[in-house]
Amino acid sequence: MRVKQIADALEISADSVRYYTRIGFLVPSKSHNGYKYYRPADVTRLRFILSARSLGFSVNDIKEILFTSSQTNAPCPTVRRLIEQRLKETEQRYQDMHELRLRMRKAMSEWENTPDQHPTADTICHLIEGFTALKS
Amino acid sequence: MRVKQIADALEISADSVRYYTRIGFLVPSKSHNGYKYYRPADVTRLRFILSARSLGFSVNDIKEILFTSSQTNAPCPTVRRLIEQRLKETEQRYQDMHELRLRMRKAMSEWENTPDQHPTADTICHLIEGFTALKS
DNA sequence: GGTAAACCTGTGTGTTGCTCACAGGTCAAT
DNA sequence: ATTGACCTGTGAGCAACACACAGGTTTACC
Repeated sequence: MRVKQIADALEISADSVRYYTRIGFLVPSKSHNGYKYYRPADVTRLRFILSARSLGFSVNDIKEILFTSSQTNAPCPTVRRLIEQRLKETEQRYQDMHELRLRMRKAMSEWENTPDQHPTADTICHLIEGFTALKS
Repeated sequence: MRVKQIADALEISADSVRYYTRIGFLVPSKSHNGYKYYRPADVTRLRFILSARSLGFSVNDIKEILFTSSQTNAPCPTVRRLIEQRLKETEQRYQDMHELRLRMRKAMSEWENTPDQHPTADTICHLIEGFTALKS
């Protein structure tokens, strides 16, 4: 299969396939014209990569997992350790997003009926400057 | 003020100040030794930038706002338009994070008492491959 | 005055996970 | 042979900083 075919089969962009190839996750064979040809094993591997990504593993995580599994070791202990870390980070970012969302909503509703003003020497936009989120 | 002083005053890293300077948000004067010196107006400006960032505006948004305000126009209409867009995106990313978080938790609890296995020809890590998130 | 350590500086590069631009190659139909 | 549609690989670009590094500056002490 060529790059577009494998990309279409797994419903990702050809550029993504090229990216995973570039960083060594996929190792296609090269034909006479320089085109890269992917084999069924590459499809399996790519499917694994996408599953891992959708579970929140980073590309570096996957690199570690692939390396571990290539060493005749079961990568599962690695996977367990990594997902614990990633989950913690995700919880934190989720919380941060939650707070950002609240701040944005609050600002919008506060600005709803506030008139606009021209900037002065000390103020650029009173809507932003008047919002006290930073101080709290 | 030199870079570290202004950074400490606003509780950000000196590298961030350098970054904002590099992209033209701050325009310090240069002394004989090549050091950059910031004036009170820069503090005001930087404080504005940080407020905007904390409200979810991107650096590009801020660029647009600063440009608008430099044109004797009130940037507030721009600000209103931008925050509406950013809020929409934030809601979407919040939702995405929510779902990722659920998938991760589900995977963790499913894997809780699952034994590890050595990888075979068709499987790299059964924990990830067995997780059906992609199909749903 | 000298000097050594601590601190600070600007510039260049790295980061994540792709996406885009581009010049050119390939293939089917004419 | 040639047009046109489609495909290819490589290199660069993105956000928003953080980090590495070689060197300049200031301070403490003699």
